[in-house]
Amino acid sequence: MNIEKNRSYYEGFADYRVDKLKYLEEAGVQLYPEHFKVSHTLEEAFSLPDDTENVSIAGRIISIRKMGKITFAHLQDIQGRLQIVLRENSLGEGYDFFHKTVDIGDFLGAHGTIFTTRTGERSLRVDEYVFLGKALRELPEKWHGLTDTELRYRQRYLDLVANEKSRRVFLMRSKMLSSIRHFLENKGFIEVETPVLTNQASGALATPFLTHHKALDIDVYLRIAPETYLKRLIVGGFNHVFEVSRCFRNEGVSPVHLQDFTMIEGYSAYFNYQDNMKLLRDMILHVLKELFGQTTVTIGEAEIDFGLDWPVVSFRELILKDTGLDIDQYADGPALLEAIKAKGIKLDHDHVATLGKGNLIDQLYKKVSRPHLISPVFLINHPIDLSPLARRNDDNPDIVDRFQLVVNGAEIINAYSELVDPIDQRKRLEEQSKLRLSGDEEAMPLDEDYLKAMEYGMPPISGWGIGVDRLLQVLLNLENIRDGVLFPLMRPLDSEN
RNA sequence: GGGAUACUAGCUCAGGGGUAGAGCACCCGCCUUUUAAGCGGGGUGUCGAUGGUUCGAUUCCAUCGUAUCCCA
Repeated sequence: MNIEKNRSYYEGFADYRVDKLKYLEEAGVQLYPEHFKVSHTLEEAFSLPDDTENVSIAGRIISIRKMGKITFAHLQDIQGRLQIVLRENSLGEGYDFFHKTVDIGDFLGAHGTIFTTRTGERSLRVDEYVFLGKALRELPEKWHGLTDTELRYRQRYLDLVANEKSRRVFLMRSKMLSSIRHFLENKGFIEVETPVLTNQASGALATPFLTHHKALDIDVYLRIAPETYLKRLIVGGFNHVFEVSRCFRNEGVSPVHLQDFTMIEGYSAYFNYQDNMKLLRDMILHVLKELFGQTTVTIGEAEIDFGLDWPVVSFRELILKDTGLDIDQYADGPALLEAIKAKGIKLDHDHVATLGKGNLIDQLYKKVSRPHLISPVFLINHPIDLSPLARRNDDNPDIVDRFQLVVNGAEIINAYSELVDPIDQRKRLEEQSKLRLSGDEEAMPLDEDYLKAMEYGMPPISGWGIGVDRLLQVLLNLENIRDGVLFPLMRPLDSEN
């Protein structure tokens, strides 16, 4: 590629950068080299003792300070940053060439010796450098960084280059996933992958995305949860199984909701939900220690110590405390709704009159109780019609053996003892089917394939799901859940069509 | 779905009915241990889009677009 002859391709880019690229080309420099041998990462090099020789590092140049015959620059990558120092008397013509060809944003490889400057910054004294790639566009400004929310989401790579906080968040996210995986593997869990494209959107109460499979000429759903597949695997002989599963729910947008999110679900044969309360508490504490080295986290204004006991409260107790209403005193939805209205409580739902008692209780809880639950609380004894896949409580047929972990008004974990009786399961799914027919898009379809698996026999099972994005948001105090998602879905811009 | 707010240089932001402003970045000069390096000099642009009002609109009005927040 001759840059001058193809100048029109370079229109719209910073002229001075194209000029420098041309200068490099004319000097016979490989503009897009295919390899550079690195001896240390930037982070590693930063910790080397002074006078360590033959150090080769590479990174993106994020600042250049020329002071006559000496120049300071910083190389950066996702994990580290190191200052390099170039001097005319050691680089000779290479010193001037650097300034004629290199811009902030370019990639550079450098070889030299580690030392500490007079002002105390660990640096690399460069005796040789290699050009590794040109930035035709200018990077965001060095001091304020990239603050425009839209640009930070659309061009996350720039956000990562410009904002230390963003680098920290996404490294934390990876570390969180890794620590969860390690924890589970140490407990004997086996990681699996189950289908994203499915015939039935099963395993949760949610509206699915619908798409079309051309070759089979059938409509398929994107999964809303991996639950029924993971339980099929228990049928197949897995005792402890988990999946890091991307799920999709075609619902509203908000600072705490994603349509495309990551959930980890795990299932254990022979466990009940109380076993999982213990397991998941241990897991959360493990993650906190790995991420922060402590169990105390700042949430909003408050310092929350997850190491303290997590209270266990039932729906009934919680709602009684917050409203004075005893949900057990009302036979059905209409009776409860009457009482809610009498209390002057307005629910955030378009069609409250159509809701059954269970959903009504859920709406009531979300309105009056959930927002006040800041430090970790195990919420138990959910109404049965909210939990079509959960095991019925042995003492009270209206509730299930289930818990949720609520932190800062967000449900972080949802878990229950699983319903393993195929006959009861069929009845409960038939109830859901009726709701679907009456227009409830979130109700679960009758999943014959799953029922068939159950009919081959299931042991006692307890399973759980944890929202990775939500957990990250809570632990890192992120205002918008998208701040923890690398490339959140955005409407396309006209220029992209 | 409704409301509020924002959209001005590559980035971060000011401004305002009469030919557009700063800092960073960029170019030139000085400077061999700087830290948002400094000092002197220099040019940044479809003011989100389209209409309307006006002698004149980037500014006022309307519609649209994108985003964020709040509400549903």
